[in-house]
Amino acid sequence: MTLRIYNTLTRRTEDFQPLEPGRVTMYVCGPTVYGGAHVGHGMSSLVFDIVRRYLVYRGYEVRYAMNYTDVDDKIIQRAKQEGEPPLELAERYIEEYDQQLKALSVLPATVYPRATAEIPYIIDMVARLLEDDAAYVVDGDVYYRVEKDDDYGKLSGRRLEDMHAGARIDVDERKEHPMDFAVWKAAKPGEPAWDSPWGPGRPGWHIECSAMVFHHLGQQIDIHGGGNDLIFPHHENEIAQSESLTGKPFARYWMHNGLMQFSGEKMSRSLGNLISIKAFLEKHEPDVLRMMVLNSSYRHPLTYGDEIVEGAARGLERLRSGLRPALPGATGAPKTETAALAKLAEETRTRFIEAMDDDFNTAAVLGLLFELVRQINQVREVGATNEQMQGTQAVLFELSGVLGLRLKRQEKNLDAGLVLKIFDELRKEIDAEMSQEIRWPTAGGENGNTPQLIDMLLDIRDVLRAKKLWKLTDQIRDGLAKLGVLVEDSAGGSSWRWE
RNA sequence: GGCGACGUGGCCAAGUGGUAAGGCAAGGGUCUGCAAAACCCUCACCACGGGUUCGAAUCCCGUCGUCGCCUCCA
Repeated sequence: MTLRIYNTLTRRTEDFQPLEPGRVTMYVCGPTVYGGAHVGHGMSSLVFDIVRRYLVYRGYEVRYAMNYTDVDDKIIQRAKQEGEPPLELAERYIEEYDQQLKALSVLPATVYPRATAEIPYIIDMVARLLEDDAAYVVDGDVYYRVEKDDDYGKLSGRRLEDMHAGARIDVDERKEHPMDFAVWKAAKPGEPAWDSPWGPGRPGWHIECSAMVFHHLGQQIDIHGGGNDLIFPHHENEIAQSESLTGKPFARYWMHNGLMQFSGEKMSRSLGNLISIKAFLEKHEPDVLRMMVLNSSYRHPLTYGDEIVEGAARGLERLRSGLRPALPGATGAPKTETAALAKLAEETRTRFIEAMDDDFNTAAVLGLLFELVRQINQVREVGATNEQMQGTQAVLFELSGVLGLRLKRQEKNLDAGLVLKIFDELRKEIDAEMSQEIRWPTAGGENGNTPQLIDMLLDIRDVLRAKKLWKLTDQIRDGLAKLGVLVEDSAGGSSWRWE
């Protein structure tokens, strides 16, 4: 079986074959850091995180670079407004994005190059483009000459003539062709600038990516990714300038994710219709966004909305239900049931790989995992023990992990004092006689251990339940619910989990 | 105007020639003091109109609609 990837360059799904067997080089365009990131950026990072994780799962050694564009017009403009040095502003947002990626459990890239750290390489490339006559200098700017490139437009499927006709922007008369793009921009007074043979300036947007790829990954890479809004002109231009220099195909597989839609159009900072990652994470746990991404296909647009977020959150909860322990008092499920379960687990692993190999069909994969969850829960219902379920649960956990889902609920740091308050309230309501039957927390004993205190509270609750003292029973459950602890009763006893 | 993607049940969505996975929501049931969870059951003539085929959500043509790119953008 081979992994198959849809390649924007050929518009076909192709067998994946890296340049070097067993090793993959992968470059993804990261954000321009002139402001906070929104969930669309998160989506893109998640898509390629999933790709990367799966490649690793399939045994590849992956060298992964994600860049930060830390100098450009928007950063300069924003910095001026805020009265902050542009590079400091960029640095601030890079740190913020790093944090957010970590929160979203995006694995760290092998390298995080940034434009400003690549200036010597960029200058060298511009110089070589000029030598080759592939670029020309005008007033300190350097432009790439698109007409010199006979296959310009091959990625986006455009012809220069067509674009000429539809050019919407004012044409810069100094350029030989309207589509010529800057590889070096002369600095205006007060702008960040680096010395170059053409005068002080900074890199054009596209050249930095080529330089970073060459420098960190090599002249040819296996996978180049980004949002599909980057196909033209950004990636087209990267190809043009890179291949002019090397004469070799720049990237073998071009992968583009669909864009996040919000309020009927794409979410973007320039349109201002965005949900920031920060705002999202204040309301939802990180894996909810990952679930949204997994439930759709990465190449298609993903619409952001309350109902969809809610659905993703519930789905995540459902996956977790498969990992729950045996019911209290479980005595074992019939062999036929557990044998069928073990068989399904193995089939699921096989089908998981088939689906992921098919251009990362994560939505189909989720379907497989939900099916597995249902079967696990089924055997649990008929009394399976932890031993009987653990093999299958391990498969569920493993495959979810390949998708980057953690499933294990995060332990909360709940102040033990808040739990002790519930004990205090109970004491007031329970008479001396009954109090004898109850084990109360002792000072210096369990006091600091919140989970242990909750367990004790449930023990007390069991005593109360046996006596059918529902008011007190519910008081405990409600009290814990307010602290984010969910109590669930079943025939064999009660259990609790973090909400 | 040019290039491209898409239109599957209330919502998300898989499926690209053999009579529709899965999740959420909804309704019914089991369990249960109540609640929650879990389990079981129910819920689609695949935008529309033609065509090809023994057979189409899946291929072809047309219509309508939505979105992206052509300007900075994940």
